Amino acid sequence: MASNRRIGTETSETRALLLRSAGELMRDEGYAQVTSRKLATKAGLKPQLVHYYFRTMGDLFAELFRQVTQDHLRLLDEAARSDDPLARMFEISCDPTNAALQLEFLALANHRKEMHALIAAFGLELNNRESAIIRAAISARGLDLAKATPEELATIIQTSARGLAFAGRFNSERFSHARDTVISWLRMLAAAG
Amino acid sequence: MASNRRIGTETSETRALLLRSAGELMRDEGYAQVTSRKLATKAGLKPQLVHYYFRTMGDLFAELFRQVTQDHLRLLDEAARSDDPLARMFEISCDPTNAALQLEFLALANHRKEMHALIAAFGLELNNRESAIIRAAISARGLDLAKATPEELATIIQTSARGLAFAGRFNSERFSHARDTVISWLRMLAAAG
Amino acid sequence: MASNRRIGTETSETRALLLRSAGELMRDEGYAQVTSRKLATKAGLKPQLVHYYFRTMGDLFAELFRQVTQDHLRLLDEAARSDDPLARMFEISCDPTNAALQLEFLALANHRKEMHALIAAFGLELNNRESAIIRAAISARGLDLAKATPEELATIIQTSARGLAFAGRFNSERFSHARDTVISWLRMLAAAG
Amino acid sequence: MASNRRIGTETSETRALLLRSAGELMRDEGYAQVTSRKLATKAGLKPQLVHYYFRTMGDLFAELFRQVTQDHLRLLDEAARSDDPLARMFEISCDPTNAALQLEFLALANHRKEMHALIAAFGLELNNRESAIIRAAISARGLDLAKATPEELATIIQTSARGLAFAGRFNSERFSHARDTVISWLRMLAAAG
DNA sequence: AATGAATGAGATTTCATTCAT
DNA sequence: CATGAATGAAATCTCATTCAT
Repeated sequence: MASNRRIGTETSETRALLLRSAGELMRDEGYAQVTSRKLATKAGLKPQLVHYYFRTMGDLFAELFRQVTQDHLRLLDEAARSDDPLARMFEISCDPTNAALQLEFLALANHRKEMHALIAAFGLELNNRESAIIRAAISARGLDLAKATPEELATIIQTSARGLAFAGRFNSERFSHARDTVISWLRMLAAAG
Repeated sequence: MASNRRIGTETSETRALLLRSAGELMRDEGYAQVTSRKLATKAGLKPQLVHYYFRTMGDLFAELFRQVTQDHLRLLDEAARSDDPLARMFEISCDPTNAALQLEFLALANHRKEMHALIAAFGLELNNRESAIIRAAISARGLDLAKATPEELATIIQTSARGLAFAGRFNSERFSHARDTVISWLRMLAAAG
Repeated sequence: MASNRRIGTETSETRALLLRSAGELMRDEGYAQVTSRKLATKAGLKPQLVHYYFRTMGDLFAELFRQVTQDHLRLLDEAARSDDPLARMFEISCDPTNAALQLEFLALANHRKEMHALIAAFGLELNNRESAIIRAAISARGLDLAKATPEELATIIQTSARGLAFAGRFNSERFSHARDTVISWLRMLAAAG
Repeated sequence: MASNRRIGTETSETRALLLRSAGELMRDEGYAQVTSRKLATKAGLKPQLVHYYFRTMGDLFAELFRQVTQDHLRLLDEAARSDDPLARMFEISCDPTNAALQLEFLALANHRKEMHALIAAFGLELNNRESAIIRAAISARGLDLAKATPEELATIIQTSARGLAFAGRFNSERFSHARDTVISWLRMLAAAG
């Protein structure tokens, strides 16, 4: 009996298993495949257990997001204390496991408006911590681009642009500053030619 | 003659309307909202008409992708002939309308494996054309990053990293080169501090 | 303009093609696969042409049945004039092509009550002609057939043959042995006459 | 545990009701009428319950086939222990209820290729058991059956019986005479032993 | 003689969720 | 804790048929 509201303990083994399986499913098959049925099958449980532990699928996604982002921030803190904070920081974001999951969350947010605030908040927090690392690590100065081929530059510019554009949907101000900066770099590059 | 594949003419007004509406729906609500029902409602048509013109939703997505990417490539050609090709090129990719749609297609590809090949092919074609523009516009040389704040750098690095990571799922070779390049820049930045 | 009712000439090439394709489709894939779409695809025509020539799918099935049964009766007449009428008659019914189609029509009749009368009429006509062949070929003996009328024998031979033919689609070896055995019996019967 | 295959218990009342109704519907209206909708209506249930218990229509048909064939084999075992095994065996196959259903399954197999193996396996098993009954009941004589093995006789009797049973749905009088004739032959065969 | 367009109907299947036990 | 049963909603797709041209 007890409360009908919050069922399932936070510390349950099964609950952890469900979250883990949901993450894998989302990464590998896309967020649209994370249904109570598919998730239960993957975890070897009954579909209703998903609702037992999370009540709605929205709750599940929110909890998974919280967990994943906290892991990311913890890794970032470790990077800040490492020998090579900048590169380590970039590597963390480059982890395809991580990136794929974050991208799925971006797409999911289009589908579930409740996720919007969560993602925006995490984006800000992430940017704040990364800025701190950059500020600590460098005093901005010249950069030798000689080693980059045009193909690599193209890739970098393209992915960065797409990322900036998409990120702009969540934090438009910071996005447009970054965007202007990159554009001014490119103008300089061309002018210096 | 008479394939049972594509029913409904390529030139139909209704067909064009469906594609236009599908694009908007995908951009605004996410790919998961592009269902025959929702699409028909938006276009003021009956759901079966979607299947009349595209038979399956997969066909619809494929056709929409083809259209969107061809528009993108056409804009890129115009940029190549403009006064400021590099910046123009970046701006095109920064167009949130465009970027959001492309990101939805990336997420969609996780859900519909048939889209994988289409996206990979477009990614290569895009990179080839952008490289040509870069090659023509600059002979790579130094770049003054002085004007970028740490916050902006963070944003740029983060979005770029995520974008690279995700793009790596489609073209892993080119991705890893670009990734290594950015990492070496960051190492230099830090070392030069 | 003319009449809206009977469209499409009886002698049309296209009409014949549709009937031929419908027969093959029904034999190979089952009556439930004979839809205007699948039929049109198979024939390399547009689905609406089916309705142009037959108005309803029921009309198409009825016409196909008429054609198939008339072919069967014609073959039976040839058998009656052959050297070995009894065995020849059994062989005709054993033809798996034929049997499969007739079985599909039996199953179809369950689905389309309009076919009932057609099938019953053909069954009687078939039995009458086969009885005539039996009556002409043997004066019952051996096997103590005294108690069986030619009509009954016809029924027994016919149903057995059709059953053997159809069963042969699943276990072809055992079927062909049984078929040969029945044929040898019928030869003996006729020879003993 | 927790397969996502079979949801709903094997022993459920509702499940049994669905199978019973599906059998009746198939017998009376043809396999093509066994849709989740029609079946649910007949059983006074919601269409989704069909999928709750059988997931796909294919699973439903497979299960129904299993049940029907096991009933048939059980009856055959009883026949083997009866006073007049041969005639009893033929009568079982002549049961129009049974025959109609088996014929529907034959037709269904054309539509659902997954059923092929099931039907072929049952055909063999049936033939083996019938051969055993024949072998036990007669040492071939009269009618010069020397050349026919019990397996062949089993095939002939079975297919003939099924054919007679099915034909009886269209011309019941002639069918019952032919049926009685075959039964009297089989009694003679056994008596002559 | 043929076809592009359209649509009402319905089949199959999947989902999230609830509820009683 | 967990699960069997059930259901409203909706997604995808197919069909037969009509109609205007």
